[in-house]
Amino acid sequence: MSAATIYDVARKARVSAMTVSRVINGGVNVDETTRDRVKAAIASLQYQVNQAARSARKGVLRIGLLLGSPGAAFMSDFQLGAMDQCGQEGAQLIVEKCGDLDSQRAAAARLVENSADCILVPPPLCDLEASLRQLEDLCVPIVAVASARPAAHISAVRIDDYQAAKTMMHHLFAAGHRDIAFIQGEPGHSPAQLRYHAYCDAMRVAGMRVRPERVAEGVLTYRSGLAAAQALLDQPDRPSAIFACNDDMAAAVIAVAQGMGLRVPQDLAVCGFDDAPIAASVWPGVTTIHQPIDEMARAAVQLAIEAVRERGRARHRVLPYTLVARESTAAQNGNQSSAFL
Amino acid sequence: MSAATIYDVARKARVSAMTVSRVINGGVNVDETTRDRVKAAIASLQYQVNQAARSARKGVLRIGLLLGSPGAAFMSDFQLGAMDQCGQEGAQLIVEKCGDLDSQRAAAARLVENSADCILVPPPLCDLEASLRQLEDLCVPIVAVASARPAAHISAVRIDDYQAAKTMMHHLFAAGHRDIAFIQGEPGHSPAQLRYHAYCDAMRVAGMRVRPERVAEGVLTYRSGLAAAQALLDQPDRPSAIFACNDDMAAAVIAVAQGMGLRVPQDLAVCGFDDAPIAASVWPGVTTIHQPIDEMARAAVQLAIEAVRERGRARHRVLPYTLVARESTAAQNGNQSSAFL
DNA sequence: CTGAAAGCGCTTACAG
DNA sequence: CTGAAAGCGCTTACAG
Repeated sequence: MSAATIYDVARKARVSAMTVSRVINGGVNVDETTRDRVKAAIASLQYQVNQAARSARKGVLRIGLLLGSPGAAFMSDFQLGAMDQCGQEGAQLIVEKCGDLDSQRAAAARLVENSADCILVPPPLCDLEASLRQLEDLCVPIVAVASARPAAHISAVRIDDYQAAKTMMHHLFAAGHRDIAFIQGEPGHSPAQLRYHAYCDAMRVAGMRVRPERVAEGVLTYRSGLAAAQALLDQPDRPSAIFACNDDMAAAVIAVAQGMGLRVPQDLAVCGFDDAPIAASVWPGVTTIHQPIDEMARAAVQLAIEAVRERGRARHRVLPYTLVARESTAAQNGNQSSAFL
Repeated sequence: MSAATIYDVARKARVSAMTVSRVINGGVNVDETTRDRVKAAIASLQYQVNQAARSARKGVLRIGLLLGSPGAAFMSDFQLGAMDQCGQEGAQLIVEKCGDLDSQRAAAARLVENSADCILVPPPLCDLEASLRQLEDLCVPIVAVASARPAAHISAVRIDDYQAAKTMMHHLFAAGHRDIAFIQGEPGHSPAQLRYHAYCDAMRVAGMRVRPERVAEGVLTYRSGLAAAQALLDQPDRPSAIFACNDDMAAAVIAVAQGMGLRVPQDLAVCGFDDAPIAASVWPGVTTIHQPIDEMARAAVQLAIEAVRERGRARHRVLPYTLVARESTAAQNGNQSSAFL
């Protein structure tokens, strides 16, 4: 038994295929009674539009994805979500990888040559002034992904990094920590900056001073996390918790701490950000902030489609994050979570 | 300027659209001269088939993907490659996740209900007798992915785990190691078994005995790697190298070694298998065997399409692996690689 | 070996 | 508000 077509629905609802098509595509200019009849027919026949046929007629919308740092798990998941959403919307995702600004210019040009109607720009590119300016010259709408402070005239999807970092601080406070150190992310990385500000503000609001020796530099890599952890833990009085700007660095902190004979979380609590694969692989698992990458990807595709339809009208979407509590910050007394109930 | 169609090519080559279509689809029953003319026209016009139009006429082949352990990086990459290949072949990938045997039965049923014409079965499912038997009852062809010993009547794509593990052993030998320990993978995992056999065989061929206390158990998780490393390194005479059955466990070995004050690779060389993200994140980076996941995914899709066309004719593909040498096994004297030249 | 005709399932003008 | 006709770009029979 093959799938129902628009004609099957039309017959059942006693209308023309045209009317069914109208209902499917927003249902404007259709009598309410008629629309209901059509909807009922669609439901009873389990009708689903044949995207291939639709695309054959309408042509496909092509959405470009400019990948600045391929290989990262973030990007795999993002691509996956974007592809799937494109499939559902009858759009096509075309992906180009690139490195420096020159290769980026070339990649973006290839995207436009391949008739991309819009370009998705994830980090780190969407945080680089020069990259963005270059892309704007292309005259296709762009959607910035996970940039903490997107320009108003560019569509963007992100989480609230500031609030998320505050949530993490409250999690640490609730577990009894007061002396909390912080490992910074890359200087140009806007979400990392916001996370740092949230750390500072949370400390102050809680009545504590941000001691300079409690803030270490890092560049989001495991290796830089190793160095930062060493600097932080070599001091005679150690912090009771370390908040690293991402999970790679948090994992490094755990390794260093264990190397020094410290137990995590009993002697030192550790937390990260992003919910990268390494956070779940390592033992103890890293408490972190989960970015809803799949949904961010889907939202980005939707914003892209809107941007094309509405000729570049920019829109911003802020998606909810979640705190994932793992073993690296488990409360010593086992009732930490009650603080949130 | 919109894209060239089959008619543009036909006009340029002075043939009918039908003939162009024949050339595109394999070119059988076409005069050689004619074919060349068509091919030239295709090239000069940069013609590419419009998959949407093609699918509208032919209908889409639907390939199911049964995900037994979602979240793993292996699976993201696999899915990505499979999706992309499906896009190129005008097929559609439908993904279902599942856990135990019951939920797997339900997921597979959903796949068939959604008219999957074939099902891709990655690990761990393709290593489970019960899972496979259940899937065979569905009467759709299946393709096993990364199973080390696939049944002859099932299509399969994999690497040669045995040879790959031997290559790793030769790498360690070349770096001067003789006392090499091994951390096993999950008992039911066929690739892990083969890796272990390769380890044993390589040791014997090199004239060494496999000492039982040099073989530790593990279940492919970081945590089990921690325990195995402890068991291996707590002995009075330590091995000079540890070969872990996968990268998660190798990363754990490094953490334990560093915690004991051992330098990697100077005091202890470590290697893993799979080239998982953690292998590149951690410091020192883990020397490992890279599985060509992207190509395995594409090959699996192609095998699936063949299986559907040829009514279940099974075919096996073995893809090449590569050894990725990172810091965790760097030779002390710096000229280890010369052994391979 | 080659082509004219019809059709895949949908949407785009164009009427009414 | 609704529909008849034509067409998206390709492929499937059917002829020759």
